[in-house]
Amino acid sequence: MASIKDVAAEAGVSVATVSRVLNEHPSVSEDARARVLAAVASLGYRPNAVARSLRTDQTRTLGLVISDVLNPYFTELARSVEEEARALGYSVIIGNADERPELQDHHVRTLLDRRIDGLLVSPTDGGSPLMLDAARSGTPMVFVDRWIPGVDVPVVRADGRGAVRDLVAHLHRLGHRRLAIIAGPAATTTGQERVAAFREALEEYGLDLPDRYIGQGDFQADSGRRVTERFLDLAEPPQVVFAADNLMALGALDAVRARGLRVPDDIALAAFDDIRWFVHTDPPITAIAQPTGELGRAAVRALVDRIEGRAPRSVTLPARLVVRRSCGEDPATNRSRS
Amino acid sequence: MASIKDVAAEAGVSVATVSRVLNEHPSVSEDARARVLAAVASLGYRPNAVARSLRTDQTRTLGLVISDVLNPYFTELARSVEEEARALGYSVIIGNADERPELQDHHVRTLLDRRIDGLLVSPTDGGSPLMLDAARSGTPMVFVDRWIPGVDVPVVRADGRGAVRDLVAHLHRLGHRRLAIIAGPAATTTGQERVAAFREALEEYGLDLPDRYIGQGDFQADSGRRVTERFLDLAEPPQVVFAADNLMALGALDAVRARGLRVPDDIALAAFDDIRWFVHTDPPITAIAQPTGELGRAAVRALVDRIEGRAPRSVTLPARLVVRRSCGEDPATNRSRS
DNA sequence: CGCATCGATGTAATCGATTCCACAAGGAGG
DNA sequence: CCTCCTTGTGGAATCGATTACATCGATGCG
Repeated sequence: MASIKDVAAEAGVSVATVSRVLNEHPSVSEDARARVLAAVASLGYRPNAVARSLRTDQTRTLGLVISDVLNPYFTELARSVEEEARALGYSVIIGNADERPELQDHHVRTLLDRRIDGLLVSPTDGGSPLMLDAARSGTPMVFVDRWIPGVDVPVVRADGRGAVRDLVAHLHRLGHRRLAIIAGPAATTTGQERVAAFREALEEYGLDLPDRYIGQGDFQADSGRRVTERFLDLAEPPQVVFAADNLMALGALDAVRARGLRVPDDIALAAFDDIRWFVHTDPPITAIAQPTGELGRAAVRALVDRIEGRAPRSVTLPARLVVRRSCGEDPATNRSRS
Repeated sequence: MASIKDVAAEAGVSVATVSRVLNEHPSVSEDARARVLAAVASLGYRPNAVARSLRTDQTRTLGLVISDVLNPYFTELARSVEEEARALGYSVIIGNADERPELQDHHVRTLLDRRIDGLLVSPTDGGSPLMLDAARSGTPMVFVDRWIPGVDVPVVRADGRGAVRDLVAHLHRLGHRRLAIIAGPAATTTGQERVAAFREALEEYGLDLPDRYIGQGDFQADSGRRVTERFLDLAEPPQVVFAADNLMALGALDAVRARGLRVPDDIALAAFDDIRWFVHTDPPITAIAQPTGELGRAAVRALVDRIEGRAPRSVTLPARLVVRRSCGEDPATNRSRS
């Protein structure tokens, strides 16, 4: 592959001049510029990004470490992150942690070794020493969706409390009183917050969230299935199951169906995170929709602000309730677009 | 960030010795090795991958350019690619082309500039000059899922012909005679092949595939919606719509539902590519499942073979039909697991 | 005993870019 | 006409690693 030296030789100038042309440095004669450009074209020369990065100490690359690419929420997040990053002149390397702390560490380490300019993380756990180090050692970093308390890093996330309150109001209006939740991992902020928001909202309606109605899930479909089975085995099963993410809702649906029960007649179902397929499931699933694309874009902007020396700010955007039929018919609210 | 020089100074040896320790070169004394390791630990030193890549001319990175990350099929493919690559000691950078040739070129160029060791592509179109160049200029390359005819690059893909034949047999048995297809872009091999396989299978049953029953889609949900609307507007609408990918099936479902019609009573629906949600749609959708994970792994193995100087081979794996209820009840076959 | 070999180490070249510095030529101003 | 500044250019240092080559002491063998 042609290097800058080859171009310089071909154009009859020094490598310094070639570099100047390529970087649009003002003091290059028209003549030299033309000859360099011709040489570049004839050799099909492309600058070696590796060499450039070594010299300039910047890779124009962002790292994104997410918990689970297969989760449509994160897929969409990743896509919007890449889009915004590209618009700002950065590339993105995605690391999929699969909800496994050690895999997350692997990716953080690899990305750091590659000297990415900044790191976007949706942490799987409460914070490995590695990530804490990275945050402190000055690698520009922004948390997205989930975060680690006590670490001084901007956070871009959605606030679901309002939407959860709307959901509980909706459920209460439909006459449901025994509400259960399939929680996410306690090590994640989203895992905790959604339970807290749910409990808070229930209290407003004088409802209780007993331990037997809290199932411990891990944001994967299988755990949703297992937890739902346990709910159904209870002497007094809940009337509603609220899954803290879309994959666990899928598992819950599997479990209900395997028992030959029907949603919402036998048990109602709602989910955190909306996906396009929820419109077409049987029945369509009521869900809390996050402004995913906006989150991804805001996260990139915050990170790039940090990288380029501006002050980044944390961002919190509201989620909203999308009512469908999985909790029962509710003439008062179901005019919400599905 | 500490460099190899700092480590050398701290350990009281030369950089060469540090490098030898790090690369497990045999002739290093126990004493020196211990001192270097201690220095590495105390400084928290990590080798700079950028510098290493420049010197060794290998990045241990693979590029993966896919047509649409939001399509669950490609998401799963990407995941399995990353997994296998990691097992073999490579990282993966994913580029999402969004079915847009110019975006695809952008990613190919960026990846080439970064001097990735090899490229995995699922081409959006018939082959831009850039990609043709890349293939010829010796960048190790493997096509996955889709390919470009006439380019001498190994291909890893699924063969859907058998499964399509099974599907048509199933449909025929159910009494359907007017079958339509929502095709993918003609510029993609999968776009063409699926139509060809469908037509071939129809012929075996003495059925015709008239032009009005071929709708041109682009593998996106919207196009599935538009094409289905046109089908429904025909004087004699088809009895079955076969969508060449899962997103267009989603669009088709939207369109059918918007008209107040029901699947499969008013019109049957089947899709190429199976996804987990198809089990829970209303009704569950009959689909052709590709061995996605196996494809991703095989593609990586072929590419790494090529990179490491072994002879890569093309791989074709069979897809299989998964019968559900979206085409009607068929006691003879619906014992297929859903 | 002398020479070859081997193991351990350091010096320096190298990868492909960017960029500081020196320098030459030419124009402006005194 | 002499200085001073500007513009255009090339030489060489530099980024952080790897690695060929040189060196040096110790060991082995005839």
